[in-house]
Amino acid sequence: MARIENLNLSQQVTNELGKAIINGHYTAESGLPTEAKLCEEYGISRTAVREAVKMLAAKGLISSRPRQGIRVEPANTWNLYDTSVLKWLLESSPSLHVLKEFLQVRLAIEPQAAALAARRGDKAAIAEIALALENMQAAADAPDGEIHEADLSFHTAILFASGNRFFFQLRDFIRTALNVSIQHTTPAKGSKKAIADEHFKVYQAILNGEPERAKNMMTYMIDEAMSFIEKEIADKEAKHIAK
Amino acid sequence: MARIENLNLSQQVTNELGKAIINGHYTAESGLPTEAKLCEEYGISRTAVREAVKMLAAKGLISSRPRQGIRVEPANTWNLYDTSVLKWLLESSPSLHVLKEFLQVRLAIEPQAAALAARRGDKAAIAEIALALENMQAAADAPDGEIHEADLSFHTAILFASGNRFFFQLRDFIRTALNVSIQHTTPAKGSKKAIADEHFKVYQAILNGEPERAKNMMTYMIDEAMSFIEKEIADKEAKHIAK
DNA sequence: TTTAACTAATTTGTATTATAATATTTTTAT
DNA sequence: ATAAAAATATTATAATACAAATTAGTTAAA
Repeated sequence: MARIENLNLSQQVTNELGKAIINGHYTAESGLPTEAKLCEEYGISRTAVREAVKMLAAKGLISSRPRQGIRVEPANTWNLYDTSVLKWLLESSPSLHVLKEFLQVRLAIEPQAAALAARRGDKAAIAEIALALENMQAAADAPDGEIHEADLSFHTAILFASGNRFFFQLRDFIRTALNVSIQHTTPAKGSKKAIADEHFKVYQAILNGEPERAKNMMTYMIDEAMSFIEKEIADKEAKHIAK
Repeated sequence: MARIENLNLSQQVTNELGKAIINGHYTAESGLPTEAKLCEEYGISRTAVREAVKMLAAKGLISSRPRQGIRVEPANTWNLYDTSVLKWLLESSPSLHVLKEFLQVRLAIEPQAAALAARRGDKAAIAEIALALENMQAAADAPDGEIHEADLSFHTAILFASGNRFFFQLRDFIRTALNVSIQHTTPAKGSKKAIADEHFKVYQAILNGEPERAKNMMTYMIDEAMSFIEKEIADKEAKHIAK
């Protein structure tokens, strides 16, 4: 079992089992081994196993009942907005298709969040956006500046500025989406400046209290990433057929 | 402790503690009592307490470390898209403001989902939408027909038809939002027909493969509910000031 | 006096064992 | 053959013990 830093036993087992469920090692048909067998398998006590089972149940992955054992719940009850579940999902499945789903969600959430931020006009929150933007611009100007972290902060700051808890809650989701995005887009050297400029336009619209404009600019930005990914998917399929 | 049907001990305790955390009985400053005290308080074994703690930790509400005890995590790490957490949140806080946040999320998600459903054009999934719509229309025609359940099914079917797992995952969220909505909108007798008609237009757009139109119609529908709620909030505040 | 090392106390983490509750399977009786 | 009863397997709950980690306090050394 991969020993992860600072995780106690039950958390480690939760990780292992979570991954195994999501990558299909355990299915709704097969179910999980009994607690007793899991104890043997991992060489740990029943206490630890049970706590792991409870955590996975809390995330919607499994349920357990006396005499029936531990069953895997159908995938559509898994809590995909749970950070761990999302991580396991990305580790196990080819990420290009998942990434497209991510972008669809971002395309729904982020433009609305930007519009709300513009309409709300919370000074402090907007200042946070400005701060992230400055870091982006600094990274764009520097020859080997790293724009990635600032980019993440920018998007997170907008979710926060929307004043809607449910939007802000998606920050990890969007952070993950952006991270996966990066892996598929190795941008040209010069493009950093262009990215920062686009982000600036979103910021400007929010600062000026122009909801529609903020929304449209954000939509444009994410849609660019989307068309990039769709092209990549098309390429891959073409290659696959060619084989 | 309120005895709920079919919930085992640790699940019941999870419920009690979850509510107590979200309604502010336990705060980030105060933290939770020690495991030992919780055992006493509820008159149960440490096993049950620990399993409850693990479940709450899995939902992002708490964390526990040796010697430090059980601490309440800041509210912005709570997994609001977890059905239980959402339920506790609604039970504890005045729902009008939360409802507005719900509608903002719906306004983000559902129009996009409708557009995707129209673009995707999955026959079987669209048939499900049609089925829900028929039930709505039947309820609208009957003098005391109950349109509520069919309404829920309609929206859920569209999320499913989007083909995006992350949208479909929000079905419980949207179901909850609609339920709260209903409590605040006691619609006139005649309006059932109007509601069914509006839903029909969304369906038609999806069936005809018109993403933009589906999106706009869905936006219109939710926006109506939003303006209703905003008016209600304004009324309430006016009354509050008048006092 | 200050600082370092050690000691003690508290609380969660893990293990073990035992019994209860629940649901399935097998056996038995009619 | 069917219904009832018993045996069985598995999770649910409980109780106890010790380990590990962290904090606070205390002592010893510089």
